[in-house]
Amino acid sequence: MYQQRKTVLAARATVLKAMAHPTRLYIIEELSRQERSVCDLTAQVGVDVSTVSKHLSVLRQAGIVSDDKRGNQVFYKLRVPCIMNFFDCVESVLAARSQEYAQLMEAVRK
Amino acid sequence: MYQQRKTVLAARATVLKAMAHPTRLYIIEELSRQERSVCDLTAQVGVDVSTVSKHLSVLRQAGIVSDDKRGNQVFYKLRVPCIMNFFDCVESVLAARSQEYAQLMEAVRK
DNA sequence: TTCTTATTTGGCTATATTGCCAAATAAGAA
DNA sequence: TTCTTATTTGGCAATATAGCCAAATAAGAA
Repeated sequence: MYQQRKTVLAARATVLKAMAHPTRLYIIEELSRQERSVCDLTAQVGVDVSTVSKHLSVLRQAGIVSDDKRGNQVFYKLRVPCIMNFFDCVESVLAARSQEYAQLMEAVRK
Repeated sequence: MYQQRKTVLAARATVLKAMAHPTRLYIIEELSRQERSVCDLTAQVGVDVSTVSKHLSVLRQAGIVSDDKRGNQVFYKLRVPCIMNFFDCVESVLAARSQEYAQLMEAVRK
């Protein structure tokens, strides 16, 4: 594997890794509907505000969200809406997985 | 955030997390072209065969690849080709990110 | 100014991940 | 059978991640 190829793959992995957390997926979905302040998101998610802030920092550094300070609040919005298109495919992975699981369970019963 | 919602998001995160590694992205791309044995992939990737085997295990458990044992070799193939569609979007995230970086650098120079 | 609210950052612990080596397992070949 | 090849598994050390609390910072309000 050549060095240049490695760099590209590492960059892609960073974006995927930034998405790969339940709370961050929740935030992404929420921001796909409308921009939100850290405070709003914290109330919805139900973890410490410092944790939400750090999750937002991960998403911002990955280039997935952008922030906009207005008054003493910071509003975040989804920068790349195409991300939402991916979930259909992810669901098909999950469907294939659970189908396999169901078949396995049926085989075990016999 | 309700419990059921959490479960769905955690399942999605598992799939994304399984993708979120340079070597595994390489494997996914390679398998999108043709099925490959562990041995083939190891030669291409250039890490220990046990490491490749563990990466494949992560992808299999996530439902992204499936395996097929023939003789003393195990062939892996991509189970969900729609995954490849996502990379265009990931590239757009990276493009936005590096554009921002370029603009920042320009601003610093002034 | 002081007080309040919103957000970020530092520090800590617990947990998860990565990648190697060595060993175990499996399938053929000799 | 023994030898070779292919793959997986267990164990370990190094590193990364997640979440909390406390403290720092920033913007308004009183």
